[in-house]
Amino acid sequence: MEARRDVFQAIADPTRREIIGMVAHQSLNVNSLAEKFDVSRQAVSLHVKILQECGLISIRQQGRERYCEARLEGLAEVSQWIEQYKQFWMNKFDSLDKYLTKIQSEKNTDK
Amino acid sequence: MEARRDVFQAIADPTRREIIGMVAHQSLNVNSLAEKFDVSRQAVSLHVKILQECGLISIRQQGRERYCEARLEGLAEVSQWIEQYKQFWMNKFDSLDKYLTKIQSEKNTDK
DNA sequence: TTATTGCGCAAGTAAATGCTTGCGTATATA
DNA sequence: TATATACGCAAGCATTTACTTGCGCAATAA
Repeated sequence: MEARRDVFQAIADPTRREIIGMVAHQSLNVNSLAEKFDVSRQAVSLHVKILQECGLISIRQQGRERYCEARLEGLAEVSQWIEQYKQFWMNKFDSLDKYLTKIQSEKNTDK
Repeated sequence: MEARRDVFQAIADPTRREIIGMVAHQSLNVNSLAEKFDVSRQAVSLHVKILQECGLISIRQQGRERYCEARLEGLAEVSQWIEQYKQFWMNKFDSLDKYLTKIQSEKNTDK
């Protein structure tokens, strides 16, 4: 777990995506973050470290607590990569909206 | 290499992102795809399989050849996920364009 | 001052990843 | 028909990943 870490790698893990989602709304310290998951505090702590290392969150130390703040600009690289292809499928097939609506409704059905 | 495979996972690997990029422009069979990489044909073949399994490319069998065609709509899920946060950082900090330009120029400098 | 709480640092483990080599099998070509 | 080509399957292997448990330490609360 020590190699080169990029943003794509970081968001590949569902737990980390969840962490991003939670922190995007409000800063949270590691422990309260960990409470929301089934895994150990250590596991979450490690995810936080990874997210921090690739610039998706930053840590604000406050006393003995460490607050995680979202650094969503870090997603720009992914956004950019997707964007170049978005043009493609938006032209080729109908509108993006239609697609999003479609996969959204599919998600709802199998839940 | 057998577990649940999602799109986020699929695009986490740089080789697979490259494959997507190549196939986006024109359909290619597995071997000509493999020639462009340093790894073995088998390795590429496996990447292709993974991409196919998560719907990012489709295979058109033509005789003994298998042509890979991009299915970029498969990226919609990622696009959607990014999109929700894009609003955030576009409001918080300046424009997205600025950011993209910035990371672009940074990329160019260290090349 | 003494608990208690928040959290990082290992060390250890099972599973997943990425890749390779060897082999088998259709589909073309000589 | 014999041979070459395009590929998939499967086994084996080194890393990486995601976690866990145990320990230690600094900041806060009793």
